[in-house]
Amino acid sequence: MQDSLSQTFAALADPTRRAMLAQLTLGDANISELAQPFLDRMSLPAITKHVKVLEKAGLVVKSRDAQWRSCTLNAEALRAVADWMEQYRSFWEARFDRLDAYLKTLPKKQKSEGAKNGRQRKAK
Amino acid sequence: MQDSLSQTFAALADPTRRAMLAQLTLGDANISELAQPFLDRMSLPAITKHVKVLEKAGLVVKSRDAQWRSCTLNAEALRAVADWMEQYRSFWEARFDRLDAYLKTLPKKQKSEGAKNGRQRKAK
DNA sequence: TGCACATTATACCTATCGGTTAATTAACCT
DNA sequence: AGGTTAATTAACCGATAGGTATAATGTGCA
Repeated sequence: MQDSLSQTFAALADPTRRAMLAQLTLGDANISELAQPFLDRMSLPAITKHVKVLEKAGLVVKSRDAQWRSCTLNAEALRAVADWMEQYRSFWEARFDRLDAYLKTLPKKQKSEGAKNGRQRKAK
Repeated sequence: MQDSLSQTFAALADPTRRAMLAQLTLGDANISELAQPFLDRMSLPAITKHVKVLEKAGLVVKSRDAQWRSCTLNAEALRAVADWMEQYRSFWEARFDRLDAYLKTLPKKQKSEGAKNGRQRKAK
């Protein structure tokens, strides 16, 4: 997996782990608490593994308190994802793809034909 | 993998595939063109597989033109990711992460009793 | 001292991932 | 028809992902 962006994406590519992150937005939680919604579906060691994946990706920080491990959301780790996403935002947010990125930086202006699309080829 | 958000995240969790998406922001490309930067590292069938992953995730649309398959970026598919990310933005964007998280949940402060971790940073 | 509880480690299983080589399909071009 | 090119399929491989059951670790407490 190597690079950390890939690691983060991989960590997010699982509904159980995303649900855990969602729960952590409501506050820290220890393993048992994090596990509770899933215990009808999977075992505790499975939970531990999921948490470890989140931890390695930097999305969660664990601290120990006696026999409990308190997990904290570290949303910082999502910034890299957000930054990566940003380069694509203009491609989905407006109809006039790349032009839109430019227009956003200016006061309202009118759009002249969106086909500014640098993208056709077929030049065979 | 089931859910499409997981599928999208999984598709993005590979540097080769992300590089392909990046190239597609510059314009459509067929398989050979997409493959070109990677052919010293991997074979053409490997490329085909990567493209197929992107296609199944909806990130790329393929159209055929004689023996060529023209690939187009479909950034629409990234919107679901962006929407998901949005719910975490406040957790990394503000300088006062923790405080922000706390403020957002202020209305439901009645759970402070039972839950040992209701939300507070644990005066350790 | 010793039990109960929270969590992790170990060992194992199956399925999927990312890659390979070799063969196949499909279209074009004389 | 035959050859070249673009892309895919098929069969295979080793590594990893996600899960299991069970054993081990570490801490608080009666």
